[in-house]
Amino acid sequence: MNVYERMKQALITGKYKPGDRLTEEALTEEWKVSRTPIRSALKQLEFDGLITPLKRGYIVRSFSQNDIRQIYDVRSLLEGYAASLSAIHRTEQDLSDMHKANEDFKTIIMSRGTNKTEHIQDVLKKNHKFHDTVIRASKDPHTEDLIRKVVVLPLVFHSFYWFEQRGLEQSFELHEVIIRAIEDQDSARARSAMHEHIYQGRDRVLEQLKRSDL
Amino acid sequence: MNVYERMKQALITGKYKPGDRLTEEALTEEWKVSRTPIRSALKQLEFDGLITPLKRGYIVRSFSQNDIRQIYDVRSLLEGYAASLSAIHRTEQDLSDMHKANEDFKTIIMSRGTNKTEHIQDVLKKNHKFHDTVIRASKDPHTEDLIRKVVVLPLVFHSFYWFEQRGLEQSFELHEVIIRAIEDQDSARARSAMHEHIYQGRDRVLEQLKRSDL
DNA sequence: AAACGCTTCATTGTATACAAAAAGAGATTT
DNA sequence: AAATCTCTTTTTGTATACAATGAAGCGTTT
Repeated sequence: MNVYERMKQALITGKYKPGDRLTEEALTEEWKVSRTPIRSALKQLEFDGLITPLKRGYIVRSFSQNDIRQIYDVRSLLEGYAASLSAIHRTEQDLSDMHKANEDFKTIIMSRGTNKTEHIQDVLKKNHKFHDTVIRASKDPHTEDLIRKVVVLPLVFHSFYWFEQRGLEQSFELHEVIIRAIEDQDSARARSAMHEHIYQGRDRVLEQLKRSDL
Repeated sequence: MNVYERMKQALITGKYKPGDRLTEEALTEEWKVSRTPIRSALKQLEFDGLITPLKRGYIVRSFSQNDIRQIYDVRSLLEGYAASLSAIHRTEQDLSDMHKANEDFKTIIMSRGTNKTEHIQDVLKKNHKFHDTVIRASKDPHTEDLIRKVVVLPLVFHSFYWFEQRGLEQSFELHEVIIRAIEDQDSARARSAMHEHIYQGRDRVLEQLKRSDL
């Protein structure tokens, strides 16, 4: 893993907290590389929207409740759109990839993993993999690119909510609905099911957030 | 203007053509700066999607007809969405900004400028300004950010079509429709008018392209 | 003559020194 | 006491040297 990947991980896992100042020299010491790769990583993280540039240096970005809403809302728009395209352009290969991805997802959520945080990471990865296959099937690399950008952000604040078993099982069910719609080339249904799925995720995050703020 | 801005301009105006190889050292000579700012600019242009990274170095990105379609289609989705949000969140200030921006647009397209390419640049700038005020009124910085990313690309291939007076006047008219819908807080109408407007732009570009390919 | 490995060359990755610019502290003026 | 100005310190911007790596050409082997 290069410096950028490692720093991203540090941001996602919360090692760096919102508002923390990031100076090149301090990072140089921390990651034991020179300022050149640090600068490169910082610029990339800025594009990802994970850090906020100041006149001098960066701070870790913080997200308001409103931010989270807006991010999930555009994401819903874009992924719904991608799903509707997939319903048109999907190949047999795409369909079997989706089925497999969602079976893997089911396997993970049904297993009570040994380590808690590790288990969450696995669930996250499998879920991501499913969404990826759906998006890939759209055959629209530009939309794919935009979604990738908007998907990194939620990672920062939802490492926790994945825990409620009920929500995970609902996710599995909606994944199935999405696949079926894409299989039937019912693009309107694929879109609305994807919208619904992402809004459910949004609401779970917002609810968690409201609870932890009290 | 910094190196990034200047290189972007060179890409947009066609000084660098699709497929051209871009090596750091050659650019160093051309722009009379060291490799450090060149590297920084290249990375940024990669994020913009204006250049394609190879295993070693970059080439200027080329766009197929299909690419252009897809890019305009997501752009339509996103800007339509932004317009619908603006219909909800717009302030009086936003409205007067839109009116002014479109008046400026009218003034430019009605004046037969002295220099042709200069005139096109002005038209482009005023049009961009109008879209900007609409997007700004949505009060959704994340959507704004995504749109910015998808809007740079068309610039590369549409420096030419703006010439037909008829199309420009149609644009002015649709801008007016969009403003009215936002004024009336009719978000569905704002969205569809924006969709329509961008699809018209898309079709003009595609038509031009088909003609010039023959 | 084709395939493989070796050598050389071109190009990017990294480290670091120096220049420029912004931020902060302290003194001076009003 | 508030404001401004300057000097010092901190931090980023730029240039450049060196290291690493991938690409291309060449010769040797089969």
